Amino acid sequence: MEPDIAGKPVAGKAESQLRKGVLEYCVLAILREGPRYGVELLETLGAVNVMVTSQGTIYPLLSRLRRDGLVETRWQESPSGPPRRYYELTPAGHAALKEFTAIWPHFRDAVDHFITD
Amino acid sequence: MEPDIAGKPVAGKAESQLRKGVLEYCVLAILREGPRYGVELLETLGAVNVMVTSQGTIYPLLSRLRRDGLVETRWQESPSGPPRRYYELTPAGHAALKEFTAIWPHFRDAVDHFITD
DNA sequence: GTCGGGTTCCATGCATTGCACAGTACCTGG
DNA sequence: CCAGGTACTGTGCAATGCATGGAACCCGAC
Repeated sequence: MEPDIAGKPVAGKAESQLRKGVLEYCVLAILREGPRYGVELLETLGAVNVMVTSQGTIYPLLSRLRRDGLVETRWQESPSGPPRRYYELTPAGHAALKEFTAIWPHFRDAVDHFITD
Repeated sequence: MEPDIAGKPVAGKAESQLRKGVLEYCVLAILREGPRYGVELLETLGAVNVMVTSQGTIYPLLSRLRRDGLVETRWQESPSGPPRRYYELTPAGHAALKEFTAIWPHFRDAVDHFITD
């Protein structure tokens, strides 16, 4: 019903495509600092404008991470509302994040090189 | 048959996903400097390691750009081999590239912010 | 002449992924 | 008891990188 965490139109085609393959690692990076649950991740991501996304994106993504063994979860009661599923990095998750942080600078510089010529 | 422009395995999953939504604009950026044909674009992209790709990627991509009116093409004879289709930016192509170069820095900084915390 | 190889182009099909949409379940306040 | 907010889940679609296969053209070797 209500569109999104902030009612924002989530921007255009380019931004949407840019998020592909990066959102996953941003989530892993956030989890590096400790366990988080779904809506909490949405808020942390949404604090940076270009990363605003929706539940329809984050929950399937988290399911994939769990299926691939990059995170594991545990349920915990909430002080107000339904229980929360907390996500936590596995060793495989740490490894995947490390691999990404290694190639990201190369990728970033490559794009800069092409568009700022 | 022969694997690719450099015989490289084209790298892992993360790199492949990173290219999504960026390759298109890198091509537009290259075309900003003048008309190019398919194989020439492959070579220019391949000069930067993380952007190595294949004909199976570049030609469908160029077809989409043409379908969407971001580039237009003209045939020109080759000194050796079949004729070449040269791709050139349209005003719409210039506009799309401009839009991308405007949001890219925000996106880049956002990713840096998350992974280098 | 013709045969093989290099160059250049094109189209089809698949896996991944962001996203819209719809649904379920729990809690609190009136 | 019910309305609204919180939190989680699943299905289906569109966009995109990529593998695969194929067609057309030119040139040099024989």
